[in-house]
Amino acid sequence: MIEASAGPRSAVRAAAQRQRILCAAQKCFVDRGFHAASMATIAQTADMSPGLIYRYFRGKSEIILAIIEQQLEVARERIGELHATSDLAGALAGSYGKSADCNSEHISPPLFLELSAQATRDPQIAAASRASDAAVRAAFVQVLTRSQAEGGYGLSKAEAAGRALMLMCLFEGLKVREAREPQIDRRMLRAALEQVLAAIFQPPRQPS
Amino acid sequence: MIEASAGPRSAVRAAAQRQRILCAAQKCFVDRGFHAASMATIAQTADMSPGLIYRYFRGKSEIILAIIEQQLEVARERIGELHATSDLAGALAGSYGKSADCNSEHISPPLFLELSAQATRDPQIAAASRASDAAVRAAFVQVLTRSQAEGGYGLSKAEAAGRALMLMCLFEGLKVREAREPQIDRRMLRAALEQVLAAIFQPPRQPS
Amino acid sequence: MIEASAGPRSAVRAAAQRQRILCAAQKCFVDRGFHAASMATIAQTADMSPGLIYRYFRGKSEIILAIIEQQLEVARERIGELHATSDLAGALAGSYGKSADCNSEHISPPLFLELSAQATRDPQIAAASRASDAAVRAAFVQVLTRSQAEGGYGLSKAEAAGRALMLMCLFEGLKVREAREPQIDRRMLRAALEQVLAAIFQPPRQPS
Amino acid sequence: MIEASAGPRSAVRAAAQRQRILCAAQKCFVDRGFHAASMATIAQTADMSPGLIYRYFRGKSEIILAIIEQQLEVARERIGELHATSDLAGALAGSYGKSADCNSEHISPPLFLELSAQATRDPQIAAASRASDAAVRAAFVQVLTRSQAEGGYGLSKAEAAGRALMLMCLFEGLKVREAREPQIDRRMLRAALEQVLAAIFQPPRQPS
DNA sequence: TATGAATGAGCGTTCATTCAT
DNA sequence: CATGAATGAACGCTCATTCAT
Repeated sequence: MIEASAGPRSAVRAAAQRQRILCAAQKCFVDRGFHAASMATIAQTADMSPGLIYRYFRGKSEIILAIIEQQLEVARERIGELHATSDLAGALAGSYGKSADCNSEHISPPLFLELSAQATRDPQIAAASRASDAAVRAAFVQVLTRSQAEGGYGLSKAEAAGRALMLMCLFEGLKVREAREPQIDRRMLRAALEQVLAAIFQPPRQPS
Repeated sequence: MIEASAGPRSAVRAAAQRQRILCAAQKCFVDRGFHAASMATIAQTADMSPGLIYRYFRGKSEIILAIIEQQLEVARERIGELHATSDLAGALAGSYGKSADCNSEHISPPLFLELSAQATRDPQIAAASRASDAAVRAAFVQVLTRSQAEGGYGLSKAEAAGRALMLMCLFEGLKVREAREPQIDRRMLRAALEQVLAAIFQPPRQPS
Repeated sequence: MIEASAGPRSAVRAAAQRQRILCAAQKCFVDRGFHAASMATIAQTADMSPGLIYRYFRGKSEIILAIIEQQLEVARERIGELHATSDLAGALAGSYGKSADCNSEHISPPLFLELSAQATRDPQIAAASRASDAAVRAAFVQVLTRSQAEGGYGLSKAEAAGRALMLMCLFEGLKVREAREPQIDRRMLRAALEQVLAAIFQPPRQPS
Repeated sequence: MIEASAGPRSAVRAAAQRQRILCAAQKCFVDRGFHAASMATIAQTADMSPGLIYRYFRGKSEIILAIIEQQLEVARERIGELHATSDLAGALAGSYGKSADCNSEHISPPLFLELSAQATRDPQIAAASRASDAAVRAAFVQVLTRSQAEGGYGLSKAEAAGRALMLMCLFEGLKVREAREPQIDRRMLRAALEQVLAAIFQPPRQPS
C-alpha cells in the first residue's frame, strides 16, 4: 500500500511541529513567564531556529493564546472526570503539586496565575477564559441541580449557583496554594477538603 | 543644630519619594503587568524623571520586590481586622471587586496573581510570600484553636491547621474570581460564602 | 537521436521557466519595489516553489538585473517603431498610462524610476543602462542627421546630439509624469507634445 | 545675561539632532536607497546610537517622509528662483550634476527617482508629492499667463497648462538624465535647452 | 525537476540603565 | 537633588538562500 499523499503527511508533520513549539513554549512560559520568555529561548528549547516558529504561528501572542486555550481546555476536560468520581477530595489532593509538562492533564499553577492576570488586560485571553469558566461552572451546576435519584444533589438553581461559585473559588484557590506550597502535607489537605466539600455538596437546608 | 537639619528631613523626603515611586509603579503594574510596565512609564506616572528613580531604587526588580512586600504586608494586616469581625462573609463580599489604588487596604487581583506566579521563579519573592503566608495562617490557627470562652472555636491544632488551609484557599480563590468576574452578584456571593464559612468554622465533629 | 532529446527540449523549457519567473518578478517589483518584493512572493506569483527559482537564477539580484536588462531592451526596440511613425506625439500620448504587464512593449513607470535610481549605485545596472541609452540616442541622432530626402531632418551632428538629448529628457520626463499623474488629460498632453516635438525636429536655424 | 531657560535650549538641541539624523539619513538613502539603508547605518552615519533616533522620530518611515518633504520643499523653492532668472537654460545646465548634500538647494537625482517610484505605492508620499507638484505647476502657469507687459508671456490658460506640463517633463527628465549621465557636456546641454525652452516660452501661435 | 521546511543573519524597535549637566 | 539625553543589548520578526526529500 502506498503511503498517504503529500497532503496528509505534511499536515501530520505540521501538527507535530506545532505541538513541539507549544511544548517548548509552555516550558519556557512556566519557567520565566509570558513576557520574559523570548522567542529565541522557545526556539532553542524546541531545538529549532527562531525563524521556523513563524511558519507555524503568526507570532508570539498567537503562541501565548494557543497555550492558554490548551490549558483552559485541559481544565474543562478535567471537570468531566471530577464529577464522575465520588472521591473529589482524594482526586484534588492527589493531583496537587504534580509538575505539569505539556502533555499533562493538569494546568500548571504559574501558567494559570499569569493567564488569569493577563485576562484582566487582553480581551482575547479574557474571552477564552470566560468561555472555559462558563463551561466548568455549568457542569458543576448540572450535577448540583440533578435529582438525587439521578446521582445529583437536588439543589435549586439558585442554591446550585452559589455552591458552584464556591467550588470554583476553592479549586482556583488550590491552584494558588499549589504555586506557594508545592510540598504541602497531602493527608491534611485531603482531610480538610473532604470536610469543606461535604458542606458544599450537602443537601439543601430545610427551613425549620 | 546644624547636624539635625539635613539628616531627618531628607530621610523623610526620601521615604516620601520612595512611596511616590511605589504608588506609581503599582498603578502601572496593575494596568500592564510587571514586565510590560516600563521605567519611563512609571517615572511619568510618578511625575519625575527616569533617572531620579535610580536614586531611590537600585533597579526595576527592586521596585517589583518592594511592591510585592508592601502588598503582602497589607494582606497580613487585613487578617487582624478580618478575625475581629463576626461577619467575615459580609466583609469579604463587600470588599470584592473594589479597585485597589496604592493606599488601599486591598491587594489588586492582577497584582496578586502576577506576584504569586513570580513567587514560583524568584527566591526572594518566594521568601517574602512564604513569610506573609505563615503569618496569616498563624492568625487563623490562633482564632480556631482558642477556646470558645475566649471568642475562639476550640479546635485542636490539627483540625485548625486544615481549616485554616481551606480559608486560605477560599480567600485566594476569591482573588482569582475577582480578576475574572469583577461584576459578580454580591448577594449571591455573600450567601454562598456564609454557608461555606459556617462549615469551616463549625465546632469539631464529635466521634460517635 | 538520443543525444538530441534532452538538450534542446530542456533548453526550451529552461527558457520558458526563466520567463515565467521574470514575468512574476516584474509584477511584484512594480507592485512593491525591488526590495519589498520577496522571493516567496515572486515564487507564489510564478506558481512555483521558492527553491526552484534558484535553479534558474543565482539569486534575487540576478533577477533584478535580468528584469532591468529586459526592460532596457524593450525601450531600445520601441525606438525603431517610434521614428518610423510620423505621429510621434500621438504615439506617446496614446501609450501614456497604459499599465505595463510583462509582455508589454512599454516599460512600467515605477520600474523605470527604480531602475534609474539603482543605476546610480550598481555598476552592472549602470552599464546596462548606459548601453541602452547609447543605442536609443544613436537611433535618434541617425534620424535627425539623415538628409531630408531620405526622410530625415538633415541636421548637423552637433545639432542632432543636442536635440536627441532633449528628446531623451522629454521621454524620460514623461515616464515620471506617468507615475505621478496616470489620469492626465490626453488631448492636452498630445497638443503640448506636438508643439515641443515640432521645435525639436525643426530644420536647423539659419545664421542670419 | 542669563542663558535662555531649559525650554528653548533643549528645543534648539532637539532641532539640531533632528537635522543631524535627517542629514545622515539623506546620505544613506542616496547611497543605498530607502529600503537598503538600515537604521543602524543611519545611526552610525549620524554618529549616534540606534536607540537615540527614536527620541526624535517615530520610526524609519517618518524619517523617509521627512526627507521626502524636505526634498520636495527644496524643489518648490527653486522654482521661485528659476522663473526670476532670464537665463533658465543656463541655470539648469549649471546646477546639473552637482552632488546634493543635505544642505543643498538641489534635490538628489536618485532620491527624486526613488521618491517618485514610492509615490505610486505609498499614499502619504503620493500626497506630499502631489502637493509639491501642484505648487510648481501653478508657478509656471502664472508666469506663462501673465501679460507680457508684466514680464509674462501672455498665454491663454489652456496654452499655459500644456506648456507648463512640458516644462515639468523637461525638468524631471533632466533629473533622470542627471542620474544617468552625471558628466554630460554642459555646453551642449545648455544650447539644446535654450532651443527647447524658447519653443515652450514662445508667444502664442497666431492662426493664419 | 521540483518541493517547501529549515536556517540564521539582519532588520526595525524598545527599554533598563547611566551620567553629564 | 534632579533632569532627560544617550547608550547598547536584546527583543520579535522577516526573508534570501539551502538542501533533504
